[in-house]
Amino acid sequence: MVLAMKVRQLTFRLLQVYADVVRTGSLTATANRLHLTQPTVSQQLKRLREIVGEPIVSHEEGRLVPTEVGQALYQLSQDLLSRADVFNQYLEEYNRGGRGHFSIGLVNTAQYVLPRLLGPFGQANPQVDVTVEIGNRQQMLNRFERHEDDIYVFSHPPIDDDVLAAPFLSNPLVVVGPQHCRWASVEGLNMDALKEERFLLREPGSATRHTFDAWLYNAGIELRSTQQIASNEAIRLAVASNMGLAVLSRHVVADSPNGVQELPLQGFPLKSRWHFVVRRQRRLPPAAIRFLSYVQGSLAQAFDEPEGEMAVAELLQALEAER
Amino acid sequence: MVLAMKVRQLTFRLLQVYADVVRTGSLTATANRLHLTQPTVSQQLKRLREIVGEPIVSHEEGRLVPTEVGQALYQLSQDLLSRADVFNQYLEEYNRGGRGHFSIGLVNTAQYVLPRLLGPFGQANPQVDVTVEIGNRQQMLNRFERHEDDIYVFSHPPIDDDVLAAPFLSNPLVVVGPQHCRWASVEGLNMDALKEERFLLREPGSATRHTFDAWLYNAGIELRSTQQIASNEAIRLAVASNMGLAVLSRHVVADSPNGVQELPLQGFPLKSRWHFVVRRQRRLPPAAIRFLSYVQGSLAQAFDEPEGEMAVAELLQALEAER
DNA sequence: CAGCACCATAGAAAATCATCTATGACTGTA
DNA sequence: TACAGTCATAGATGATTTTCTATGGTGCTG
Repeated sequence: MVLAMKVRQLTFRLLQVYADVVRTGSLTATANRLHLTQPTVSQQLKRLREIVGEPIVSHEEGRLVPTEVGQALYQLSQDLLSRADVFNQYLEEYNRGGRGHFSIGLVNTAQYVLPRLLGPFGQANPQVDVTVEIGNRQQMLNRFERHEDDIYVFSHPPIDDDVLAAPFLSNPLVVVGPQHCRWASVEGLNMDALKEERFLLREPGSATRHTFDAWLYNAGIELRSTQQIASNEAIRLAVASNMGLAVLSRHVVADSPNGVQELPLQGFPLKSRWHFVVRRQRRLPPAAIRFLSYVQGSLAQAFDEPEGEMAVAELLQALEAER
Repeated sequence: MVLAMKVRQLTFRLLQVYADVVRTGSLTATANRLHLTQPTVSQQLKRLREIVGEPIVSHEEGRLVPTEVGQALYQLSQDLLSRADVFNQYLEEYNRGGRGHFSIGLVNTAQYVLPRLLGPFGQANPQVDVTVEIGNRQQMLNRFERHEDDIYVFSHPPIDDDVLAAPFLSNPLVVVGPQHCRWASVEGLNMDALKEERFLLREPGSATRHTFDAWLYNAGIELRSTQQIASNEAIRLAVASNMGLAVLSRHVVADSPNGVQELPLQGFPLKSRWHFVVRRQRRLPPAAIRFLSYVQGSLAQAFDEPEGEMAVAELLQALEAER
């Protein structure tokens, strides 16, 4: 005995037809139901019998009844078809974006804001699994170069034809000092006055540092004393402990300004905006699309940034067009 | 969105190939393993992707890695293939006769003997499900006409070109009387002496009755007093209760002769034999074949009937040839 | 940068499939 | 027995599949 059944030739179509024949007990009925002719069904059945290598139905009093093997085959058919169907449902849900996975790469500072979008999105889409990568600007650029994530958030998107960027949220950089800082109440405070202060700065790879550096350069100012700390949070604590002043995203201090306050420095806040950044060429997982759509529909309400909605809508359109 | 996946076109072959690709992570490797060329595999994969409607693999550092959808598809493949495999194993077992069902129709008297074959067979083949039908000769003939069972046991098989019959066991008919019957010790006892006795007879449809009637007819004897009882067991009890004599298969009284004894009537026992009867044209379930094979191998030992083995062997050969 | 290992695509031929129409065979009922 | 309903078979046809060879692109690796 070789192989009992020629599995390789087995088609789901055949199983579908067979299952219906068993259910109706009639070739003609199945033919009608499936919009085929009776001989077609007859032939399909014959072929299935050949594949199985055994008779699968027999005529009993004008009805087609599955043989013993036929019964087992019917069960198999039901089983396989329903499993295929489950997969199908998964696929549909996946395509709808309600299920699946995507990854988003955040520049450090953005982690103070994105949870406010990712959180509700995750609530609404519990089957979606989001990987959040966090790093400073340089690290994110590296990941971006290697196409490691689906979406990135930068305040200064890399420039490339392949890049689509949607500025969705303003990211004002402010100068902060300790709670009872003497500068807090100075009118018309300017940088010259602060030149002697020690500034706690993020590392050079970070966007905040980069923006501040650029501003200093333009203003022709050189700081006397600086200290480098690679974490917004650590910087905030250090400021609160009177170790110096710092330039931080207002979002970093907005939620819980314990121990620090924004200083009314002229020219500040420095304006910058976060962008959603994706590659044109990359086909985003439907879940990522769904996230962006979600964001697009909630920015105005959540952050009062209607222009952000516009930008994200444009990005989505561009992605759509890219397909 | 129409249908997520074109299920109808899905083939097990495609799933087999795909599963192997995922396992090896290489088209070339799969091509070799499945004795195909690399472009073939490549194309199959492409087709599968079209059926699913989503990319299913992606290149990662020189390896083919399933995408998220691909992973789900791989699981599906494994699942479906292994289920098909289980069915395959069932099929093989079914073909081997170690699993499945058959029905056997027994003439009443044979029920005293067949358990001695069916019992051990059932022990050895617990997955085989046997339906035993029992009736008198006429009832069994009706079933036989309607092709209702796979195997029959008759002492006088119906004659037909379509019929294959193997005499497998002698069925001696003996005259029995009550335990302390006065005829028991009579030398050279003959029928004339018993003419005045009442005879308890099976109903006309039965084979035992038929055989005895024929013998009486040949011997030119007419019985004075008879009573008809449609059950061997009831007849035996009646005989034990001194209600008369009877002709029964020796097998009926052999096991537990409580209350009755065989009478040494000249010309007795009448010789007859049970036959396995099958129709040439009917394809027996493998389990039925296996039963006959089993019988063929155990008659000599169980009943000391080596000729029966021969006859059954011939029947099996004839069936084989019929295919 | 030449070579190698791998994958994708094109092109082609043979096999198989999915269907249809037409027709024959069987079965049970009027 | 004739009719109606149901299934099987034959023959035909276009679509799809399977599979090959040849060839081109890409990305490591020495």
